Amino acid sequence: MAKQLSVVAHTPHSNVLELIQSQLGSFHASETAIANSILKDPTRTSTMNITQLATHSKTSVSSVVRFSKTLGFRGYPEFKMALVGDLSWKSAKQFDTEFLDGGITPTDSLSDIIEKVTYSDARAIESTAEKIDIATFKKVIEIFEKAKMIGLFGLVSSGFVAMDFQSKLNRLSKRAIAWTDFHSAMTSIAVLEKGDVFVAITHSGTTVDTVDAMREFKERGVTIVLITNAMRSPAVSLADYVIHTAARETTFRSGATASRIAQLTVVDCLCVALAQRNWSGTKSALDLSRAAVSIRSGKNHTYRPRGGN
Amino acid sequence: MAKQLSVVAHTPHSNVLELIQSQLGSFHASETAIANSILKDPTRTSTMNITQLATHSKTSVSSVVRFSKTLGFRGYPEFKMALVGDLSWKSAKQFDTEFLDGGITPTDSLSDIIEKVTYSDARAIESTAEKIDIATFKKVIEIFEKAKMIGLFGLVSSGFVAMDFQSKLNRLSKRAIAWTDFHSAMTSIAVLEKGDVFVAITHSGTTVDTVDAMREFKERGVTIVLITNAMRSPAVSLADYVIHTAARETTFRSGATASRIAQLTVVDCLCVALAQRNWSGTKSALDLSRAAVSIRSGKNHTYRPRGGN
DNA sequence: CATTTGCTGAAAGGATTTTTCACGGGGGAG
DNA sequence: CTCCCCCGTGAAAAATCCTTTCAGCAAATG
Repeated sequence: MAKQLSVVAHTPHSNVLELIQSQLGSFHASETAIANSILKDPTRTSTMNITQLATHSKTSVSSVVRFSKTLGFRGYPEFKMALVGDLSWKSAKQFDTEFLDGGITPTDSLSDIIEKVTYSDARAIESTAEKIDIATFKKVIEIFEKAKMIGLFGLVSSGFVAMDFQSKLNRLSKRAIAWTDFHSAMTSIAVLEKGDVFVAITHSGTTVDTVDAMREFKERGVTIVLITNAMRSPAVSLADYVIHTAARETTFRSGATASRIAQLTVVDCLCVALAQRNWSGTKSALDLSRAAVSIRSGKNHTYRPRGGN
Repeated sequence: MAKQLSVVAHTPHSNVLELIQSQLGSFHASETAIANSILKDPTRTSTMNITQLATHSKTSVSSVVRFSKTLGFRGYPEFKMALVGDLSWKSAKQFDTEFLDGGITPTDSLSDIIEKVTYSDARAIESTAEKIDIATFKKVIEIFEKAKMIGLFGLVSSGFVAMDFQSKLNRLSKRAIAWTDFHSAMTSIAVLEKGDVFVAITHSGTTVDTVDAMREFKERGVTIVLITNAMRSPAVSLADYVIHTAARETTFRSGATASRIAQLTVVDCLCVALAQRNWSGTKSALDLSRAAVSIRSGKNHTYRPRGGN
């Protein structure tokens, strides 16, 4: 059979359902029955095999084959493919925002929860990306490059972000230190001097310890960069440069979940941008740190998968 | 097999190509061959039957079946349907894969970088969500509920995730402890006993210390839950329950950035699901911990924004 | 070097789809 | 009014396609 290219390939979204609708008048009895079965629940149909569809429409297998051919497909599988493609195309267009914006309720199923949480996480990332001011971002990169040392500060959730930030900066062979409480920051306040950077990370921008730390470093002439969600806050007034995140926390998410993910995204962007700045230097630094990890991994870093499930 | 509706029904546009990409590292020889065949010309693949694909990739029919199953589908037809749906969805969205899949280049502008990084982060989240097996997820929740104590383990990046996880679980008044190196875990190995849970977090699933820790706790009769990106790895073989993430690391992202975000998403989902389980109890626990934070915040937790930039 | 482990593809086995064919109802010609 | 032809229909056979099993073999392990 030399004639390979299927209808699917020719017409990516041929809107099968509409095609069926338009042909409804010219169908025979059994064809109409099949058509109705499909139109009634297209999604369900797309998961049925030919026998099931025949039974469901109270017709026969052969009729389904004929039906598929009548519509211009080479057979049932091809029709089904077209239907699947069609449906997924449609579902991509109409996103069910209402459902997802409502927050978690006691009756939500596990898949509802997963869908809602991930949607809001993904959303936080995208909104943050849109919100980043390129000019500020660029300035921050430049300041980072010039700084001999970078201090990072955050509490709890934001503290993990700070630590993550530190490990990434170190990987780029950039000197950085993360503090996750006020007193340790004060203890080593002397590591930052004029020309260095202090990065404060806080969702609300009102956390007392963070604001206090910012003030202390500012007095020493250290440049203050802030990663925060609030447009206005004590922290914002103190900072020299502010990068805003855009995360909305809902009922069950007061653990600053989405905000933390948005913060991490900012960190990612900053690090990648920094890395790009001195491409060649970075490459080798990355290789170095990766090599170090390999050595430590020792015995079986040459592992190759061998099956099982 | 009473096992519910197919993958296709659950996830209308499960980015199959992305999924394959993310697993490229953990594939066997024949699987890699098949993957390359598909990635090289997905559209063409979507019109092939299993025999053609086997021939085209110079492997065997059985390998293609295994490949499909490895990706989480019930068989080849299901994989093909997912692929078809995926492709038509992409063409509908005018997908610019080349731009985004190419990794960061020295000539990318800052906005390019931001777009690429956030795209891949957001994508990691979405792919992970689509990949989570509800049955396993549910089982894990139940085990968490029953456990008197939960141990969390991860190194570096994954360690931050473990710590974050701990703080969230504690917030839900669930006893949990995070370890970020092998020796501290061994020192307090006795805190977990039969009926408790040990959660290992590792992107590759091959990190020696993590695998060793899993083994030690497993010997004590502790239930092992694993959060990882690889479908197969020493860690996977050891674990009782595996929750897969779906993150692809590109050139400048070897700091396990996207994977860490995917892991955090899983953590979010688990915590929210746990919280929902005992709604009323959680509410008060959350209120409690929030109140505690407020008290500590002390002096100006009543601050109201007043302007500034 | 023996042993285990587990990937691989050929072939058997099972499922699904397509084709063939006989049945039977409806309409037109004799 | 009856016979015959046409054609829609579904059961069953045939073909195709997919899945499972099994033996061989290569790599890793002790």
